[in-house]
Amino acid sequence: MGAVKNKRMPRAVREQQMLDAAVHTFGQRGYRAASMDEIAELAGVSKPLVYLYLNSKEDLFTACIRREAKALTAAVRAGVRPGLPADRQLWDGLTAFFTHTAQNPDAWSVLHLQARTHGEPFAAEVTAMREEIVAFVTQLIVVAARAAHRNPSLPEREVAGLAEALVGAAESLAAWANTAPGVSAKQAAATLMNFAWAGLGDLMEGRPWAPSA
Amino acid sequence: MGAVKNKRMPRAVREQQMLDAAVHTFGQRGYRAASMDEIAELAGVSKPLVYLYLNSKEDLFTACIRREAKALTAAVRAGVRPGLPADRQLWDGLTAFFTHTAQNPDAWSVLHLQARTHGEPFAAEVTAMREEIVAFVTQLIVVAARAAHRNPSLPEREVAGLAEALVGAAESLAAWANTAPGVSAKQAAATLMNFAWAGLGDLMEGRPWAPSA
Amino acid sequence: MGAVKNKRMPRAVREQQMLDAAVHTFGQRGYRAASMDEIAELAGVSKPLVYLYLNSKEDLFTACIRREAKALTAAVRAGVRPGLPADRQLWDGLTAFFTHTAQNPDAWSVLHLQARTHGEPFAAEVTAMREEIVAFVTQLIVVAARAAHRNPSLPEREVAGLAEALVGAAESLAAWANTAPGVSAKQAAATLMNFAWAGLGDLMEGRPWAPSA
Amino acid sequence: MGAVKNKRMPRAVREQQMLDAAVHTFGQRGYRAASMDEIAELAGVSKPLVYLYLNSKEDLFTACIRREAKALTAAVRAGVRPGLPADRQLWDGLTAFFTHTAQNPDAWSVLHLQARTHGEPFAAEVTAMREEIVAFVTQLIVVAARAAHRNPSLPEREVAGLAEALVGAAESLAAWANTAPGVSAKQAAATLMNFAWAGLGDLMEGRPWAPSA
DNA sequence: TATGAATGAGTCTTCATTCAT
DNA sequence: GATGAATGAAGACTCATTCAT
Repeated sequence: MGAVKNKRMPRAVREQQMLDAAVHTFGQRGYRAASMDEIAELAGVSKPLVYLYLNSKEDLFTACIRREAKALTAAVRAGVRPGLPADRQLWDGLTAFFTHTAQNPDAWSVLHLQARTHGEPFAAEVTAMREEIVAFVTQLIVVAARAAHRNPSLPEREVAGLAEALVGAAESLAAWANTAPGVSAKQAAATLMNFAWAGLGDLMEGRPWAPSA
Repeated sequence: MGAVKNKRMPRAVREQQMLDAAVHTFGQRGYRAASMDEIAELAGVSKPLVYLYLNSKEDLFTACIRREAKALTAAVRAGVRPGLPADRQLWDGLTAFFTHTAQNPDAWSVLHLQARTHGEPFAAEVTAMREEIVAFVTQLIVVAARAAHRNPSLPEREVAGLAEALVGAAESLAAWANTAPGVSAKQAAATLMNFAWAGLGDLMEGRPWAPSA
Repeated sequence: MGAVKNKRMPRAVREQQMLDAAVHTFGQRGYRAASMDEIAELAGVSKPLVYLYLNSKEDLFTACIRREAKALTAAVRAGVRPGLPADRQLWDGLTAFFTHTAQNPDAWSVLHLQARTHGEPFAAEVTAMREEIVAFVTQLIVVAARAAHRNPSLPEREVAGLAEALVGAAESLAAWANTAPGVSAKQAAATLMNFAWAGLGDLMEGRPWAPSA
Repeated sequence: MGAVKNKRMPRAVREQQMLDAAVHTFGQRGYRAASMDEIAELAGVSKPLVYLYLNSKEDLFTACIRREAKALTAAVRAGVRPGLPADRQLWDGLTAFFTHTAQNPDAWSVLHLQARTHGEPFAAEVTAMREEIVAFVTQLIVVAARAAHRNPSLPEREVAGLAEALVGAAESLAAWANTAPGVSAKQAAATLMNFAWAGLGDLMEGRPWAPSA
């Protein structure tokens, strides 16, 4: 933070500095409470330069959301090996997800809280990202269901709901893992896999889910 | 909206009108973006009266959160019969929860989104309510686990994580049920019970959870 | 203060309670910063009653000034015996003045500070009172000068200036006596008589003024 | 007034223009009654600029007090030659004082009336300045008393009271000199020297004080 | 005699945004 | 590539004052 005032840097670099500052400020204060003054100062530049590069507060916020949404989905994708069994893919994806959100709390605040709190230009950006993830999870469930042979046709809406629930639980656990002291990404992922894959019923019968590899 | 200007009402009534207007406006716009002018107009009173009765924007927001938190927990409590088996209690509670949030979308927005987005006076109010709910769910899980005999000692942190995941999934599904057209409270509750109680693994084996009564 | 809410009192009494509260509030806060709300509450009545009896904030303030000006001049007049020598009259007047201001600090604040700080309806009220006092002192000086024979004709403007200086010094010492701990009215009066009657020159020669009786 | 709108001036210059406008407005209306709008307009700038440079109404008022206190003490100091006899120093100081206050009536109103009328951030500023002046006068009296040999030990509190009375008389005469038509600074100073140094007693005996050079 | 209910108008303050260099 | 100077517009909050009872 408080970046040293390096004069005359190439535009691309300056822009990233500004986005860093903006993500931090938006994440901490929220969209409305964050002031362009504060962002400019944190980025170590003058306000007119922020406007020259990023155009407006709205555009700046949108740019933050896009960059961080891309970063998050990239992190999750990078954690998953497509060939492996569905539950393993899910486990890997969740681990990557919890790791990334723990390491980028401001970014996660922007995506999960701030962007959804303010009307339409922004919510849509996040919705797009979320849909991508839900689609990924949905497909995992479908594949797994087919592999299990027995119940080939979980109705589509049902699957959509399940994926939604799983993602929602993950989002919620991200906040929990960041707050409760000493909860690691792996622990959060394990908790969720137990919950989602085995189900409370199985758990209580003494049949938890366990990573296959 | 634009309530008819009934002059000279007793204070208690006016206050509820103001809270109605405030919940609506905060729910739609967010805390910062909502203006006291707008709230006063929607309530059909002048701004000074809002300040006279509710003191400040912060206090007004807090009053909204408190009222709606109380209403939500009351609705859930009213839906649950303590004597019944744990899964039935959970099902009833979820149904009440999805019904209430669907009928009070602005209130739910205030509690779930707006209050958490802004710093400490507010977040704490919601956290209190949420902890009450998580405690309720936690205890249901513990009771159910004991009843199942087989796994008498799910570790405490594990249970906490599971309850957290369940509540998080419910919160997330509330938004989904309100957005996706034609998803009823019962459907949302059923989806979640399947997910949480049976688990994806069982579901795919063709063993869904079903309400016991 | 915090007067017990005695309902249904005769108008004259209520008015005095209101003026008491107003003098206190105006004296502490100043004209603009004092609010009618605070005054009404301190007086133990509702605001409309204050307006019914005293009309407006301006009128209320004016009424305060008038009452307290009258009280102060009355106190000074009551302290002076017309037959006595001029310096004795002055000494008695000053003692009465310092005593009264010490016992009514809010009233003195209203007269000396608050009333003069705000434009014309008010300043004039105080000016009138002040002129009365200055005239009294002027006449004392003229009488004393005549009695001394030697300098029968102090020019008129000179005398006006001297009276002005004496009164100004007294006003200033009133604040000092109220602030500096343990300075009594008599001490303040003695200091001023020395200063004014004997003069620094005489004092330094070892010739202080002393009360003649 | 209504300064020509010179756009784009360096900050230091603009700040002085703002302080000029503020001293005028505060001096005329008082702290509370002066509006930032009026000050900004008189300064020929927009309100946000005033806030950008001077921070808040409180800070602006404090800045006025400080600037004018400094200017007044500087003017008095500049009028006095340390080597000369005490009465001559006093005479020179008073002349400088009356001259300065006559030429800067708004500044004098701010220092003498407005600042003292409003609570603690402000009164302290003036008190500091006043104490400096009282200390200067006190020391003059002490020096003169020593030089006169005869009464080497005027008690300390006595001297403090005398200095207080002298300064109070001067402050009071400043208003008188500004109000009564045709009273010059020299005349005011002469009146006060007669009053203070010779004393009414001597005056009436035909022994006025006269400047020694 | 006395008040609970209500408001028009104004004040301080902040913020996103631009111009001129 | 970069900034010091400047503002229109809006928002939270307060206050003197009145109406209906």
